[in-house]
Amino acid sequence: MELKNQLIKKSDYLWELPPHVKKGMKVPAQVYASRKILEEIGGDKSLEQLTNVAMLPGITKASIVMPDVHEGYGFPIGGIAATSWPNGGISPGGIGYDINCGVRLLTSKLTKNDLKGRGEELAKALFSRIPSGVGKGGNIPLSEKELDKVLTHGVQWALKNGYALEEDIDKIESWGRLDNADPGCVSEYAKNRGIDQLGTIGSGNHFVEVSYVDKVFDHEVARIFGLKEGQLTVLIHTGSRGLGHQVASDYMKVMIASMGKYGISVQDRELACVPFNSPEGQDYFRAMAAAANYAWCNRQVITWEIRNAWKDFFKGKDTRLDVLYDVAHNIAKVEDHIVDGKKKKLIVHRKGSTRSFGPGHPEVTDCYKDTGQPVIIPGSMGTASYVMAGTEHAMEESFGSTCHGAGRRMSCRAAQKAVNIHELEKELAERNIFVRAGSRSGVSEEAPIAYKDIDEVIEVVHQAGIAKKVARLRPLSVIKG
DNA sequence: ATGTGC
Repeated sequence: MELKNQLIKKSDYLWELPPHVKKGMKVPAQVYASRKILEEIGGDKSLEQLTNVAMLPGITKASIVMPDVHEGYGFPIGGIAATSWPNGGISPGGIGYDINCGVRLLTSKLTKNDLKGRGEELAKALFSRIPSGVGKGGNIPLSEKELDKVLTHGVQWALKNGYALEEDIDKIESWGRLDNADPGCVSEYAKNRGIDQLGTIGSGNHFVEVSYVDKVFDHEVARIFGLKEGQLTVLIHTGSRGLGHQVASDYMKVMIASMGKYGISVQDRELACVPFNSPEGQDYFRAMAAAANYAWCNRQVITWEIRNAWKDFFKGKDTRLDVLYDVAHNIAKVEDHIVDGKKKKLIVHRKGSTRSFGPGHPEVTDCYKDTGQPVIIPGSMGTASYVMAGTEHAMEESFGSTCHGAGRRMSCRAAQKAVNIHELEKELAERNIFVRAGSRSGVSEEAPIAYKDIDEVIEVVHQAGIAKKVARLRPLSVIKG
């Protein structure tokens, strides 16, 4: 029987495959979805991948996917796998190729009216300042020694070198720095790919988008987040570029070659893992942390580029841009969670899943201690994005995690075939959305029809209580690779 | 995602 037909309803928004549906599953496989979202799930390998993850060494409580789930390398994208510390598995496939891919939202002092009729001009101005595209280098020349400092110190490096404001640091997940990072675990090849890419967007679904607050759902939380209807905001979506990609590739090979000696066999080579506390596991974790630090620095340098462009573009106005928050959605972290009533240290893999820590959590910065952390969910190109807040319920149910975006429903190839680029551009322009991109084929791959309905995805996680809606953003000017 | 893969 097809896996999808064996899903058991736990609630209106949570479904489960019990461990007996497939030999080798150690824990249940859970899917956060509405009936509508469920209709679009399972046309790819994502459910099979979800059950494979439930077989991982040390997997705890459940293998979980969010409503934005789709097929990925080994592990589904939109998933969480928590393994027991210190000897549960760590797997590069559970984090993904783009280590610390994530989003940052900047809030402005300006409104939609300040931009009136100049959306296209702003897209051009930002496009000329922020390098984008596959393999594209940037404007920040680094020596090998400086790159090692970026990898070790993360956003602290940016602060020291004039790319960050002191107050930015507090508004970044993990304060923009994982302290177990070790550049010595990152290959020379990976460093070469990253040495000239700091401050660049890349391609694929990465973008910089000027948007405005279209609707506030929770006025009290929005006030603390500094969000008001009509306000202009800037959303940055990018990761660790070629450097993180190479770290992932390097260690996937290491894991495949060495898992046998730890007696680990997996359903699919793409799930290759080793014990977290093995030498290979520790080397990967240190290299992953270094790549994560690079990604936070990358979003920080892009913030600096945007602040400069903003000052020039809106001359004579209040051009201040504050960081609301910066979240990682492809990362593994060692965290404490309550499992079966007991506190447990876990290795939490989030692959296309956003941390959603609730009020009062020690890892949430003081200014958000009453609201829970800001959770920023980008929609597909031309559709809404959401600001949400983390919840206590997420801590209890989903290892403090929620969704990360709309989630693909069409492959890039299928989207290329289905989308007429001229019509798409016309449609967006009619809605006053201006896209400036280096590659037209890249734009068709990111067309809204290639993605699920973001409003439905958000409704699922809101109703399930693993993040709550604060505000909705609508795009105006989009910069892509 | 990616100095893209069919």
